[in-house]
Amino acid sequence: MVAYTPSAMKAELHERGWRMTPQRETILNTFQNVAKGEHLSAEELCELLKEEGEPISLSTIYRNLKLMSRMGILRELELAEGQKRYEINQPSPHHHHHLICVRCNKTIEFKNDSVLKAGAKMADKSGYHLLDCQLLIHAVCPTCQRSIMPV
Amino acid sequence: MVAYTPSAMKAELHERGWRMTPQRETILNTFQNVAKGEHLSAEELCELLKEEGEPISLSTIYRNLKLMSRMGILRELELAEGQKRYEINQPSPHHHHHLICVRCNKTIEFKNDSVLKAGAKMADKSGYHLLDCQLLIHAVCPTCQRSIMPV
DNA sequence: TCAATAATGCGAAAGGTTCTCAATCAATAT
DNA sequence: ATATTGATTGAGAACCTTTCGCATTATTGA
Repeated sequence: MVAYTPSAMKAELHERGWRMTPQRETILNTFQNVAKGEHLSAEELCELLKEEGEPISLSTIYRNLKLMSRMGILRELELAEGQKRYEINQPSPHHHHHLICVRCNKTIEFKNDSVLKAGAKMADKSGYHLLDCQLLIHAVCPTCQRSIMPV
Repeated sequence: MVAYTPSAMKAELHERGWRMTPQRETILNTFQNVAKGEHLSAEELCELLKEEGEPISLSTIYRNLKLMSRMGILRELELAEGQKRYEINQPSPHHHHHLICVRCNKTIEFKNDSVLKAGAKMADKSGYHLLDCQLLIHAVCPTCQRSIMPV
């Protein structure tokens, strides 16, 4: 889990016979410049890039979100229902986890280095190459506990 | 996170003005009897129940998987791509986490009480009512590290 | 036993994601 | 610098899991 530069990404792509493209660099830069704690869906990223005058097709966005997640550059999050969201995968001091209300989707981010270390240790012990480690807590927030709502 | 009996589930449903049904009891029993570490998708559960001569419609299965997850009876897992899987939500000694290879989806289950405690503490501190706490590790397994494969 | 209304089952619809394929472009060899 | 190879892109169709609408059925409380 390292912070990627375009050239580091390029080098790693080349190791596998793949190519760096302007679209990939744009996506990388966008995630690095987006406000901390903001997660984008494929659709939202597509809209954002269109607004900024560097449109990329939705197909390409989907392909590269998956590629970059599997390279460990992005984290794939399943926070709200129905769509995946992505954020840059930052190293330890900025690494965080998510506490999510299953009713209203209110999400709290929190840090916990010992959890990260436990995950890294587990991956290492099993010979796995770590890409991402996230503690996912599903819960009911104080507001939703008080309201009588469907489920 | 407690182990539910049909009558405990019924009591909790009644608290909110809802009802126990034969379908809900069947689903609860099925998850409690399925081999440990086995996660079922909605489709698989539907097939399994059909084979066992107690068919339940797919709509009802979807509705109740969501309901039971939000009650904390089931855990909703996003292990492989494309579909959610469910398992019974067991208390501490049996509670476990998942280490997943992003390429071949090979999954290792492991226990870590301190991670569970850290999650429970975080939920409590924020006033959230804990339903599920899962450490999700995305990684590349030893076999896939050696193979030159797409992503 | 009856009334109220939650839950089911069926099929249709939705919505996110993947696929297909021709055109384009990055990287390498010439 | 140019040509060549094949990875990547873009557009839209297709796919597939999940949700929705609604008539019917069944649970609960009186």
